[in-house]
Amino acid sequence: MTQPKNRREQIYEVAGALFSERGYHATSMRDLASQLGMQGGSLYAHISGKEELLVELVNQAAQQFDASLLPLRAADLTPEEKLREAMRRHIEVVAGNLESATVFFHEWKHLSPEAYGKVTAWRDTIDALYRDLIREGIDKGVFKADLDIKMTAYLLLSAVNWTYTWYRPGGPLNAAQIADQFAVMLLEGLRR
Amino acid sequence: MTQPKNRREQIYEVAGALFSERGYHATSMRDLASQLGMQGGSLYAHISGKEELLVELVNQAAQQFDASLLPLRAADLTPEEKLREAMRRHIEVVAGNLESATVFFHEWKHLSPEAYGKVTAWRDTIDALYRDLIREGIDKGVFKADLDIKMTAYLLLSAVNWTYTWYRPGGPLNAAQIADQFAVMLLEGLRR
DNA sequence: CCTACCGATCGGTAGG
DNA sequence: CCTACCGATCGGTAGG
Repeated sequence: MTQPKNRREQIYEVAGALFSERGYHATSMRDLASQLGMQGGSLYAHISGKEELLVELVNQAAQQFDASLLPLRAADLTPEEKLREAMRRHIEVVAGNLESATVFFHEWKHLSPEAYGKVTAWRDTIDALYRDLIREGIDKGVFKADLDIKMTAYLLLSAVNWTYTWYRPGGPLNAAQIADQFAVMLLEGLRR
Repeated sequence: MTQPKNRREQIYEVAGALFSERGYHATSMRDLASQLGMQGGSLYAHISGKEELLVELVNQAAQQFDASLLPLRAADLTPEEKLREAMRRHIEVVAGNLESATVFFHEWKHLSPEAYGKVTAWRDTIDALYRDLIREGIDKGVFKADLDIKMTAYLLLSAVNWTYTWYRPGGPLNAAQIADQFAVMLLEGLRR
């Protein structure tokens, strides 16, 4: 027995699959409709337009990231634990929402100016979270004092964001295990 | 005096700018033509079609990566030097070909099956290069023996590939400096 | 949710 | 390289 799900959510779901696989502009409303077993024009009984789908998918992903990552600011953890936990949650959001996360990272440039601005603001917030986390570690004497905070944040964000390009469910490691491995390598280094 | 450049190269150049900024499907042949001061149909006196532009840009980028990275296999360097050198060259290709590199990473899924296959083969080659480099470092006792080679390669590739999303010319660090910082952090770790 | 349709725009071609 | 055009397809709407 599948959960009763309204048509609107089904549309978002299929849109996520198609946008993430083919891209926003390469997916037509008729492609979308046919996968839902309806005619192109019928979609507009449920949604206002194509852009709404993109906005919704991007917002979905952004909210997942926010809900998972932002509470970390107040968490009572050592800098190392906090770094590992941020990477865990970050990769878990990507892995658990692979389609909307892919749309988020890949298609956000096609948003209208308003929604586009919200995404850049989101990115700044997450950047700041990672930078603060690094700064805190330096201040507490746990991380190296000579780290370039901006570059260190880019390095961490590279690792967690890039996962959307290669992570696939069913692989040997789950999201938390991937994050833990990355965190160990980043904290301890590759050198023997 | 600008270099005499044939029209074909000019078209590729403008296509790189537009495809990297707006995306392949969101760029029309008329957009492209108007930026070159010509009519849409006139493009076809120089090129065979839109797909040719994408293929050419992607191949351009792939060849730059190959020419720069593949010779490293035979280089007589310590594992640490080789890792740093690979990251340097990798990021230098991205930074020095930002538009075609962006098209390469972002639009390759829209290639026809044949060109698509070549890109996945390329990716496997570069994956193998990084994995061999890591394996060599482990075998020589320079890198930690318990590294997960696949995950380590993903981590390195994340760092160098993700640069296309944030690197912009004129920033405080050039490509080699970015690579050096990344290499130091990755080799030594963030921990004090 | 369907049928039937709208104007706009797409990639590409013919003929010059 | 232009003018003029092709068929196809696009996102979206009207009326039921």
